[in-house]
Amino acid sequence: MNSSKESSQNPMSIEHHPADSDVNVSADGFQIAEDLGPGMEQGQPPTGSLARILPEATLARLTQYLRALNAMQARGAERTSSGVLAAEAGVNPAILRKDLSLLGSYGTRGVGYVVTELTEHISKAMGLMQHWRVAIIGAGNLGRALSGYGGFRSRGFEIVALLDSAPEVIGTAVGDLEVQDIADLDQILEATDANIAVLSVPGAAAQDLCDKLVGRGVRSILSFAPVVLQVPSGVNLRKVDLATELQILAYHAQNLGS
Amino acid sequence: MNSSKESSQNPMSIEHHPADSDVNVSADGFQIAEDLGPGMEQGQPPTGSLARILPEATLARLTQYLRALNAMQARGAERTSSGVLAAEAGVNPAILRKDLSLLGSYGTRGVGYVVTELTEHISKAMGLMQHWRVAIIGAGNLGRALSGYGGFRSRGFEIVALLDSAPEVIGTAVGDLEVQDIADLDQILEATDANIAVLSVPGAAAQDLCDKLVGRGVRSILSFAPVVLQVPSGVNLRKVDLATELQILAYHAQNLGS
DNA sequence: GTTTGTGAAACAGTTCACAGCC
DNA sequence: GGCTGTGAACTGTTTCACAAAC
Repeated sequence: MNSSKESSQNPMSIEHHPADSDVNVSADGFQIAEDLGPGMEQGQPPTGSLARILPEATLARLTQYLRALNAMQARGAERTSSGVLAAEAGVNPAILRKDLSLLGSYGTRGVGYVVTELTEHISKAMGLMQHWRVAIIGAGNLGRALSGYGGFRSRGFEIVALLDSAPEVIGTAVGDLEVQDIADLDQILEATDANIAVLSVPGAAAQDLCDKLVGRGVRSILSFAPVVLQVPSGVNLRKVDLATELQILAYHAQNLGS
Repeated sequence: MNSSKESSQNPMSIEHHPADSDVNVSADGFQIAEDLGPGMEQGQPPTGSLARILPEATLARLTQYLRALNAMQARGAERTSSGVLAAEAGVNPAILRKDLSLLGSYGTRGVGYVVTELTEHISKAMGLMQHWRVAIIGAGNLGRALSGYGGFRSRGFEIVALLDSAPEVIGTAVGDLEVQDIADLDQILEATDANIAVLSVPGAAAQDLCDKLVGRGVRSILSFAPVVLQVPSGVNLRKVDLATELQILAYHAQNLGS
């Protein structure tokens, strides 16, 4: 049991890539450009700075813990335990403790965790204490929806620009942003100092724009384009593909559901 | 590599209430309702029917292979090899061969794979040869965008209904669909015989709607609501949460990027 | 008594490397 | 010679179970 109460966020929508040609298949999956570089050794010296390397699986769960903690805070809970938090996040208590122990020892044996403290430690570990400036490339349905997505703003992610190449879209207002010309990418990135880019453009245009972004110094990109993008070492790329999700669901439906 | 993930809310912000904007929220990450049920044994008898159990990670990659194969077919390639296909899909050739070998032996040593054949085998294994009827619950920005997403239609997924509860939205046209009243869920599900539901509603309404859907026999649900949903055994649930993706990106940006 | 933090065990997924076949 | 299919090694992840701390 548990409930979920939580606040809601804003709407957003998905876009559709007219794409050029294809039929499209899609896929998703996710992947981090894990290239530390061809020649770099991958063992991180223990000395690192403060940043500890967190397993990918742990990162995904940490975001869930944050959400659950938020819900708890919203309903006034001050403390929680691995059992309660795990149930709310839908995971096993042991893995939750192991995940948290990777961040440090912030719990009290026999008692549990203080909600606010834990929230802060996780946020800090995940880099959410800083302000991220996001540029959305592509003002199609998805781009527009994302730009109005409250969940981003309320979380340290500020949408600083919304770009497109279509003349009929440039200059139009979307929420409190005005769609700007992608031809001015350079100046816009410089003026806004965006450090994350969201690519919501047709697959055919994605690689080219991705290259431009990387060339302008953007090192973190979240792509919705249904294509595999090549990025050089040191650039973080994540992909989200809706069609993939439906396909995987179809597989399970075929096998276990009916 | 996946388990479940999902997103959280903002660490530092307090929550506000859902405004009126209807539907949706988002976030991504994904998860399979791995609940085979508290009391069910999870080991699938090897006898299964035709369906072989494919690892979750393999499923995610298969969708990528399908996409790459599609692109190849579009440009006229008749044959391919694990090396080429893997490069195009962005994976290691060995894992690609291992993935494909789980479906059967459809390649020819010294030669490679026939594009059309491989496409068909993968599609069949993933359940994409049948026609899926999808009902979208929540006609907010996300719901509307999804209903127009060409990638679904072109792949065996037909959107058969778009529902909402807001009076001002019911009856309006979205593409070639008309938004219907969620109060008529029963009749609509029966009339359309939808076998997959997409939940693009606010988090607060998600669990309730999810229960209703399950009660009406829907066994496969793709949720965009930023909450952990509880579903009974035998129901497939996948979650997509955008905020999660940005948060994970922020972590990597903080550590390796800049 | 309760709950954390964590080694050790179990499990899962990926890469290597090569035998077998074309 | 080239490429698939796959056992074996490896790497990563989850679960178990319990000692330490309150």
